[in-house]
Amino acid sequence: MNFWLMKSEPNEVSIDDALRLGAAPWFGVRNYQARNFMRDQMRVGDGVLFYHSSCAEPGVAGVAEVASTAYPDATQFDPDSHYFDPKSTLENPRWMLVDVKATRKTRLLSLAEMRENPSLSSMVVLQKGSRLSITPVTPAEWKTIMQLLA
DNA sequence: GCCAACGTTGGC
DNA sequence: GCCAACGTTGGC
Repeated sequence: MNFWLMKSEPNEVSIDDALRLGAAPWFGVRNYQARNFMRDQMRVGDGVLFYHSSCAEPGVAGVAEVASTAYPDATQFDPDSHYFDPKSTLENPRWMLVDVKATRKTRLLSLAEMRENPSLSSMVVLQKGSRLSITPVTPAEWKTIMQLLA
């Protein structure tokens, strides 16, 4: 079992939206490293920190889990979608995703609080210049965060 | 809105 | 394959 942090803009899909949706495709990832994490490393049942980004209070807002293995992101084929990719074909899709199921909303563990905690200082998402929307979380980091959110 | 940092594109 | 130019992310 692996652990992940996945960023979502709350004005697109917030933790409340995700809880209402249930298991839903994590569409719109257009970065190869993030795609590869979903395609190659995610397994059903992996733990996910649901992170709110590009908003007034960035931070972990809830907990979720990976709910499917990877399959093509339908939005890449839709000319009307913001995520349309003209270079992608049905036979050879570029972008894959997994379903993610939010399991609970937590208090907001802010980015600032995460930065203040020495035991989280090695988190990939906190590294200088890190912009990846999906990053791995170690079991120790996961445990620390679960305790902070308990 | 600013801007640092990183990723992608495309000419050569 | 190099790398300049451009685009995007995302915190502040």
